[in-house]
Amino acid sequence: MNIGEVSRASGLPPKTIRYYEDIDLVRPARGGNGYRDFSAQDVHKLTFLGRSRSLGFSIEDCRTLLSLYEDRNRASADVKAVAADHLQRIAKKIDELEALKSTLETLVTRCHGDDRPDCPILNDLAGSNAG
Amino acid sequence: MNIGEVSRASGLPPKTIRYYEDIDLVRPARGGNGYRDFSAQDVHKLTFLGRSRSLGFSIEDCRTLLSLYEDRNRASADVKAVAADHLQRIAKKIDELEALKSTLETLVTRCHGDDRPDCPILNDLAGSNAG
DNA sequence: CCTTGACCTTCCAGCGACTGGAATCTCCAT
DNA sequence: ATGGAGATTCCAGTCGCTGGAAGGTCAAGG
Repeated sequence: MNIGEVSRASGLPPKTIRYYEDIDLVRPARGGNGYRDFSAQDVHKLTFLGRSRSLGFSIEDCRTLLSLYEDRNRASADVKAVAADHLQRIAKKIDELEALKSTLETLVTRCHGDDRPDCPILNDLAGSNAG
Repeated sequence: MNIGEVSRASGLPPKTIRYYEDIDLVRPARGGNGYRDFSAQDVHKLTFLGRSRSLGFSIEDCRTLLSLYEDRNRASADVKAVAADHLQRIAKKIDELEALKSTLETLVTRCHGDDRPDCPILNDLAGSNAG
């Protein structure tokens, strides 16, 4: 199976697939013409990676998850640990973004948004505490 | 004023300050010894940049905000537009992360997290739609 | 047989916003 | 003179791709 076909099957761009080979996430065979020759299992792995990435897991997390996936003696606790960690990081990120959002909302609301120069947003950025 | 002092005054690492000079956000003078010699205004700019970055504005946004800040004929509407745009992007990001979070929460909750291999998280990643 | 065009290959560079490290220079106090 | 702090420059790396150049391969049509 050529890379284009695999791309359509997995939803990943060819460039990404080559990159994944580069960093040893997949190891497709090679045909006599030098073309990559993907097995059904390779495609399955790539689909797994695509789904993992779409859930925001880092490449290193994906590597771990993939090796757990392929390990028939894995403990589900190990998988859960990776996912729970990731979840916690996401939750933290959300909190940070909510804080930003709230600050920005206040500033945007306070700004007249007209043709005059006076602006509470700039005042805040400039460190003026008058607000 | 040397870079170390400016760093302490602005809260930005020296490396970051040099980087900001590199991309023309600040243009400190130079002393006879080749050292950067920051004016009070430079420090003020850097503090402005630090605050802007801490609110999540991109460097290009910061560049725009800084030039608006320095433009006495600015329209506050222009500032507001930049901030509102940024706010919208943050809100969108939060939505995306909330979606991830919710999916991950479901998966993590469903996983036993014991020493057995059976794992709903891996099942999901592998594309199995079975529960 | 030749051409066209789609597809494949490799390699190098760039994104954003720094950050680390090496090699070197300057300043100040002892 | 020496030591140490702090300054300089430049290069490389982070993360996960993505774009582009230069070239090889394959199948179809004239």
